[in-house]
Amino acid sequence: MRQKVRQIVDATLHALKARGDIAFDIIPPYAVELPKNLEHGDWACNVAMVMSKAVGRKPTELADALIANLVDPHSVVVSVERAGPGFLNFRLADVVFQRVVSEVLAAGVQFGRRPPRSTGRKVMVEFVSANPTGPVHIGHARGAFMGDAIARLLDAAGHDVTREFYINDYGKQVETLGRTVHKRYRELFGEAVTLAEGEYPAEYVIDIAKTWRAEVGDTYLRRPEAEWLPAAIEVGTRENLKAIKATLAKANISHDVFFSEASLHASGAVRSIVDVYKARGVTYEAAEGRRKDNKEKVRDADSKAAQYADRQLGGTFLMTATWQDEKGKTPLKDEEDRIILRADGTPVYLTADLAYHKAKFDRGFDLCVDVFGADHAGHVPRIQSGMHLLGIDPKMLEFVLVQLVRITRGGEEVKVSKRKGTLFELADLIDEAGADVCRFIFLMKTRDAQFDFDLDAVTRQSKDNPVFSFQYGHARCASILKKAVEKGMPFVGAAAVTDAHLARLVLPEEKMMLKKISQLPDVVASAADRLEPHHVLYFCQELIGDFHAYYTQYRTDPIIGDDPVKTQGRLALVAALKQTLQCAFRILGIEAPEHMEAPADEG
RNA sequence: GCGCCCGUAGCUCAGCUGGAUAGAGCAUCGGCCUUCUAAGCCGAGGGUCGUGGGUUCGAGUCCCGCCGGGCGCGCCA
Repeated sequence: MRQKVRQIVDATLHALKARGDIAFDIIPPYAVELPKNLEHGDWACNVAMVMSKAVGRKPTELADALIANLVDPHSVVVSVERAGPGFLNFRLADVVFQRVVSEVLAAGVQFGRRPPRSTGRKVMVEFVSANPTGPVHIGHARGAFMGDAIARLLDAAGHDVTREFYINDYGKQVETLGRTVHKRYRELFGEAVTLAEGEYPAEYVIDIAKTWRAEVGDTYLRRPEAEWLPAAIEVGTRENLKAIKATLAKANISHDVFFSEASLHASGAVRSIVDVYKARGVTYEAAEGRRKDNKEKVRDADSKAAQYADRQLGGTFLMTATWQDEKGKTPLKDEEDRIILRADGTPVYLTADLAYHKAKFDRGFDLCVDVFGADHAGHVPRIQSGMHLLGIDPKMLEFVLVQLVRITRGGEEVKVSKRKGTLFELADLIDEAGADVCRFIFLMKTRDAQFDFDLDAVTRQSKDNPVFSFQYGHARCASILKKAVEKGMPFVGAAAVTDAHLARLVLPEEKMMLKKISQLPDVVASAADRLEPHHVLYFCQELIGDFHAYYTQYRTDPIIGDDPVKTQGRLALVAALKQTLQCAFRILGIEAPEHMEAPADEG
């Protein structure tokens, strides 16, 4: 529907240009939007204001010229008025609204989506990427749901999407896991053990040790560390990954690829990227990294940097901050060059991550989206710089940083600490609140907003739980269609709906819903573009609110009424709405229930 | 100290990349079930969009300064 208005505006502009009334090269982007105020018509357009400077005419004059010369061969427009500072307020013919029903029903589950893989763009979304040293906990939840929804959204927008999980199965942390597993393993054979600082005290490690014992018996009790450690790491990461995958499945989250960091070391990719950088002349050997602004490091004495200063022995640095382009400018955003090889020649985490991102682009992705928690924000400019230094267009790499979430229960913050073993697992949260509720709460917010996740409100299963009335909108559609069958007036179906049926959709509430329904493709496209799933959620919320109001207001003139033609028209609207919600829910990853039972009244 | 993010109704948050009278949910108060599920609807109250400047036809939205909160600033991953 919006497109029809656009076509008319574009055609009119070109007609005015052809007549020599105005001159322009290209039509700048302008908005065709739903006005909040019904008096402002069905659709409002700001093109006259946007273009007024370019064509050297006052907005109001340009608006008048457009109105006077409107190109509308199919009589889509009933009226158009100039209002305010130069808005064009369009009213469209009822039939344009009614046609939305047919369009939705014809599109079916594809409504709102572009054809699969139709954009020709290969996109990767990397998300969760929780360390395989423990289960997925509540701190991962937001990024997990966000990443999954972004992947669904990009898929709906017609891109070829790969969902990936990067496994940090290399380095000190998994080594610590291996040592903890081995200690717990020895403990199972009666040995008294004490965990060292930094080792993982939580129970799941004991479970892993039990699994290990069941598999290998006492094999690794008296072997040298060089033998038991790799085996302990293997079983530890494997079992943790198994648990991680089980939790994600519970959350309706899936990945296509689990990519191992260790494999990058094994294949030599980590070594080779250092050579690539050296060949490009963007590295140097030094005792410490150069800083962009030449200022001294000013940090708190108890900062980690100061704390670990004695371990910083120099090595090979990558010019993530101080690299200069041909013009002598330093366009990279990092504030300090980063080490990629320690003094002893071993690579650091960043080196592997750079190799990983290079590998992504080598695999042919046009866009890589990384979903990180805000606590990894410092990592972003290094990877960006590193890719820039490989000659990769920075636009091909996007970071979605989700802010941290404060979990509260009984008004108090729930502290989570892997070190202390006080984990709050995502699996437990889902058991307690339900996958859809969790997902909904996390997706309701923009990624930049910090927020408090109130466990009491969510687990109470009461009406302050937003997802229920939301899903009830879909269930109500389903229920009405079912009721129509029971009453002997079943919906004739998408193929049999006639213009005569749809012509009975003339109520302002019906037209409003149809207007909004017609917007789903736009909402999806724009949300995908911005990597912001919450727009789809708020779209649903508005539509559902309209529907509940419509339903209640016309209880005395019900959808299933005495007039069979009108009934069919309204059932078609309900079917189209149900289809719209189903499509939108799928993009969000929320279930669209056919039926919901009202809870028993309390008190 | 430096960098990034946030500050909008009592609470939790939207606000479609600068548009018309700033919205939703929850909470509070008052109404609506012999009808297609009341997990719903209608109505009311509730705002100096943290603050002070600037940019322009027009600012919650863009720029600068301040105030308040969060996160980060490791040769851990």
